[in-house]
Amino acid sequence: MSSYDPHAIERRWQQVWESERTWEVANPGRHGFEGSKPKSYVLEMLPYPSGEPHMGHLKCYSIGDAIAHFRRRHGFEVLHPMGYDAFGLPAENNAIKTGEHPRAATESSIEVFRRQFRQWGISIDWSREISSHTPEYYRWTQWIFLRLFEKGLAYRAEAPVQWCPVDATVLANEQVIDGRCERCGTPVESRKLEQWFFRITDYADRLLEGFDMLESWPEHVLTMQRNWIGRSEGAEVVFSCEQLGIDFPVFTTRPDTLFGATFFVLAPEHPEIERLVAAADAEEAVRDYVNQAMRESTEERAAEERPKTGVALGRTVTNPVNGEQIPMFVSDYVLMEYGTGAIMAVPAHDQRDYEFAKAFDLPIRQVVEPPAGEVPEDAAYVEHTEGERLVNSGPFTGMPATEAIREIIAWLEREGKGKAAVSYRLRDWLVSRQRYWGAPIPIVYCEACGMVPVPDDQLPVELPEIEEYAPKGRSPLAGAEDWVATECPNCGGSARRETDTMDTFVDSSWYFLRYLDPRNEDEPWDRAVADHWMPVDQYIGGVEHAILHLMYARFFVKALADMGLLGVQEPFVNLFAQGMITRDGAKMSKSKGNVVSPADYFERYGADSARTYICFMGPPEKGGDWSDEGVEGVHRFLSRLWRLGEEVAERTEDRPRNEERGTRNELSGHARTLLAKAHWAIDKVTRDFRRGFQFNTAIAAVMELVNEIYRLKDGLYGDAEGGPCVRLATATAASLIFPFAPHLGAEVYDRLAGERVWETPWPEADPALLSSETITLVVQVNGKLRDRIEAEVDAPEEELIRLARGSEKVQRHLDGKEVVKEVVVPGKLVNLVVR
RNA sequence: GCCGGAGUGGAGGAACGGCAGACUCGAUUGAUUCAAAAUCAAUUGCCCGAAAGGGCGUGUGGGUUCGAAUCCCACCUCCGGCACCA
Repeated sequence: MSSYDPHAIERRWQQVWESERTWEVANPGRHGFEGSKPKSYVLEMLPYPSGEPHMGHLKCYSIGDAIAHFRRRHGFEVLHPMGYDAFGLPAENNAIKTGEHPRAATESSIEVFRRQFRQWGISIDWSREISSHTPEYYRWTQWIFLRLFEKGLAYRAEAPVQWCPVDATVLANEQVIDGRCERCGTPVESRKLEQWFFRITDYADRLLEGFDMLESWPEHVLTMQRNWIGRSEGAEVVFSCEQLGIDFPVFTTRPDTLFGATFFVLAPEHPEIERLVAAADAEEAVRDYVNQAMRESTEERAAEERPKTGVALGRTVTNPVNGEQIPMFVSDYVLMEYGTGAIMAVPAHDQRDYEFAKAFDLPIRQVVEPPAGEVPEDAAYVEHTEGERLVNSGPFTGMPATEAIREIIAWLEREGKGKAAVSYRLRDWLVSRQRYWGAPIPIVYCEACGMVPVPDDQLPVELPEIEEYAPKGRSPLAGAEDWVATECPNCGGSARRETDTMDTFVDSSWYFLRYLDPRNEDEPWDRAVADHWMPVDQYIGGVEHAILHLMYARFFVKALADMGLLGVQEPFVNLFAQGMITRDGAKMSKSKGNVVSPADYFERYGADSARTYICFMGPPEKGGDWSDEGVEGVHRFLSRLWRLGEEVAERTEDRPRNEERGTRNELSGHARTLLAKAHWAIDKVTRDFRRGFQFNTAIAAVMELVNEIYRLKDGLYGDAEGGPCVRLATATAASLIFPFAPHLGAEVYDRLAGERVWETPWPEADPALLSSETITLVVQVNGKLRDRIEAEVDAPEEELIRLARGSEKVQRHLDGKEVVKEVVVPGKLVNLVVR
């Protein structure tokens, strides 16, 4: 007997799909798509092409493909495209090391990805393939940049930025992990530079409100985004330094503690420090302190358990609520990036202020009293609970704290000394990079006209060819003199190009829109086409993008919608975040030497086995440890199904015909048992898909079905009604495994049913076969299982109790005791409570 | 510190108020084979027992319930995110 040959089978079906362009879908109103089917946009996060695909890619695309197949067979027109996020640092660092052009390295990697995706049999509409490094694509990235620029959402500003000394580039806040560069691990430094920003903070509230428009996002992703945005409500209160005539607004979430402010602290970067200490006694000491703070790395400054340091400025400000003069300090525990870079310090009710007050021997004045009157020793009282009342707070003394917050804000507003305010942790998105391998920022600087956007009809601003990729504190593009020197689009005078490129997150913030209309040369997408396909119905990707990519893409979509370019407010209504694949319990990495690549397994077992295994390992949203034995087990199962298909094709004559489907209920014995199992599996797999893609249990159900067929088949082959049942059950197993193992599913289904499984509707479970005439009645005594009894499905309660009491095993436990209660769960269980 | 998530056999996991351990791996045994691989069949939570059967079992302690892995409270451990954010 021949054996399961995945390579031959997979090649064969891949050729069919390739030559018939099975997975391509047309846009409405163009080439004959009538729009009769509802649409479904199934999208996996696009890969960053570096080297070859890894297990995380396999998992992501296996999950997405299963969903795409499931939806197609439910009558949806499924858009399932693929592309490459091709700009970025790894290709450029490789270029610096080897001299190989980043384009060459990237494109050869894309070739590997493309080939493997085909070998995996992922059902992709290849006619829509895109890559972010092509001028055809980044032309529109630049075009969107210009639209944001026009709306004031892209701006240039000098700002303290996080600088990676090794990569010699600026990093976004999001790319700094524990004070270190996300890519190379070097401690990040603070520098002041002119940089480009996107004004994402304008959208902070809408990014929060947008959560309500989503259907299904993992709770932890929403929480992470919410925390990242970090919205705090409170008040802005103005403290004045009358001596010098400077106003210092501060942000506080606790205006109820204003009477407890006993000193005032500025961040070392605060722009007014110079003026405050000029020619004063403290000048030297303050300058030393500020310089040292600036030199220290972000990591050092944020170190835990760091004692509070600072220097008195020798100046005071006035507390607006009580007119007190309170001393000013500079300290590095105040951050310039949050709030106003200045704080009112309330040591009695803020732990940091408390520590500072202790270190500098400053007064600590309690102004809020807990309901029980207990205040912690050696710490600030920071609770914020019901029943708190104000003390030592002038006219507000005795007022409940929650009410005091409102009243004090109202008072401040009346007096013109403050107002209700909201502050965010979120900062504007720093998008410029002093690197080569990215989309050039389409701006020129003209001596006469200043900053001038490149006109749309001159896009794309193509990336020039250069010799030296290594950044030296400025963009490598600055070395391309011929390219930098240009003409001002405005006045025709001499001008110089912006030499920074865009963060790659910009490229990936809109790619899902370009898939919709990838060959459009007049605009990034046709609005009507976008209206048809958007939003993405199901997005799939790793949790590592839970904050950055998803938030940036949401911001883009909202901004584009505001410009009238899109009709949706949220790009991804459903998100599935897959867990990470590990090996021997650890993240796979070259340095650990525990990397296994999908390609190794296709050699040995074929794509179907690897894909099915990765979906079977455990719930897909959780991580999983890759096990060679595990793949083998799944491979055994698929082989078993294939052999079954061969045997059934030979030993049964008929294809399951439609008329047989009407006769199921007259079936009896094993034939009915088998068919019932098939319908149980249909029901189970379908429910598991709907219940958050519980693929592990769905695949287990198909395994159970196959096991049942093996158990019963030999007794049914000779039988006039049994044979077709075996055939039908086996074809059903093939049909149900198809979303995970598409080649094998197609092969076995074709062999048994003579049809293309992807063209047949998803099977429906027959309710008549899901229920049976008898049930297994579980009998408990005092909640403990004592017996199982076969009973009629519709037996009345009294009958069930009679059966339960009649059981010999049950009797033994009732002996000499009194039954005080009988609990009956119809169709399931009887519990006898005895004493 | 704050915010999430999770603790179940030798392993991955299933069940998510009603039969704990589906399915898979691993292990053991048998059939087949000259032999091995592959395949097929059987056993496999722990303890007592020859068996029938019984007892104990879902991180720990308590609670709710006729009944709890599942719900509630407290605690322990692990994983992830954020963290001097005023």
